[in-house]
Amino acid sequence: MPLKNTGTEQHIKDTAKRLLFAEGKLHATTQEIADAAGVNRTALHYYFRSRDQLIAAIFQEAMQDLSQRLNECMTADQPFKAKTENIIAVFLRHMIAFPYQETFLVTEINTLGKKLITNIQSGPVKSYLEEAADEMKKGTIEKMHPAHFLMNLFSLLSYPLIMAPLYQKLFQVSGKDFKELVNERAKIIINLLFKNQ
Amino acid sequence: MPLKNTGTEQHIKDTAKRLLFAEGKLHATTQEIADAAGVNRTALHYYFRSRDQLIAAIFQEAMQDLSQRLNECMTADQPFKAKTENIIAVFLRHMIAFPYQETFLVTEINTLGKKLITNIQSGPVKSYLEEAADEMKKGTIEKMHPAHFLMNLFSLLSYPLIMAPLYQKLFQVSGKDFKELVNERAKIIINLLFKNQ
DNA sequence: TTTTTGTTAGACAAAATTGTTAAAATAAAA
DNA sequence: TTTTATTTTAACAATTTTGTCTAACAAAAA
Repeated sequence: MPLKNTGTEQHIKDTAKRLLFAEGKLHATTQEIADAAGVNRTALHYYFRSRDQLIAAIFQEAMQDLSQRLNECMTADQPFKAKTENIIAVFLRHMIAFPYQETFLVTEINTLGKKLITNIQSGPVKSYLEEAADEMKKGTIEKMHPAHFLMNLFSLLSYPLIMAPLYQKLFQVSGKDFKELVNERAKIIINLLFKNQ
Repeated sequence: MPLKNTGTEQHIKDTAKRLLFAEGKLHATTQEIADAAGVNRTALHYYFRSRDQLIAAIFQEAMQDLSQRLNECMTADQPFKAKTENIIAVFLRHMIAFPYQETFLVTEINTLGKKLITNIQSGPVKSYLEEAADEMKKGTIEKMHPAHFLMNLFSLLSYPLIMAPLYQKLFQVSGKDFKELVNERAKIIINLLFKNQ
């Protein structure tokens, strides 16, 4: 029973991730995914049995990746501000590569989502929130419910990238100029969240 | 040629809006919409000819509504901070009622979106951005590219509501508690965006 | 009342999409 | 080289969803 493992299975998953999470084709059909991967549509069923299971597989994989990296950041042995800068860098990089992943999560939350959300670890988040509360006492960040601090952070990180096409129109800037704006975000966000002493 | 106008057409549109933009059933079928509206599916085709045209109609109507209200806020004869507080109030109210509308825009941007985005008025936004630039000179808000200011504003407003189901899980709070958090947002956002002198 | 116009309903057709089956191709192991 | 298990393909079937057609129904106008 030697599995040949030609890499087709992973290739299909990677292609599906690109289509769905990077290019935003959230309703891509099995045919479209197969075509993009350069395989016969039946291969999708051979490896994943059904479209739903393929989707579930790539989503789980992507969430695993992301939440693991974030958890590493959050539990790292670092001062709070440096830690936050690191989270920003990691998350921004992810959002630039896969801007539609969160949107997918939200739109599919009623079907796939509910199950997958349940196994999100809230431990690392909790300890990060406690550190934030400490900082508020120290006065390095504004006093508020720690949940607000985290919502602010993720909002400022995610939303501009989710809405990129809209904002490019609204601000009448080119894709290149918008990229520059995005590159400035890390600094802007830190300045906004932390009191400059 | 007296149109009976039993209100069915608007009723179908309102139901579709509720399903898609409020409840987040972004792939609702014509059958589901018809059922929810309590009409025969044929009525949808009678009034709108096709599913696509129904969707286009409700989306255009919703965007018109929102952008008109925002434009009114942005061009109102008010000091900048009061104006911004007003934008926050209007936009928050809208996001609470129709949290999925923006998500829909993003996911459908490749099909319907592109056409509809083109007729977004950038005039009022431009003048609001100029006012923001003035405030930066005055020093009431942090100096940055004005686009960042607007992105910050909309990010802080929209994202927590888009991600509501996720955050409730992450913070382990009840729906009621989360509502309270949302009610605090307006104040939090103003505090974050404006330097407290 | 009859006619006209507008609205609703049921049955049917077409299209798009997913899923299944069986056979051919491929590559490693015996 | 033959065997064996795995991978890929083509043809077909089932399902879901959308769209059309025709007839029934309701209400205002002639």
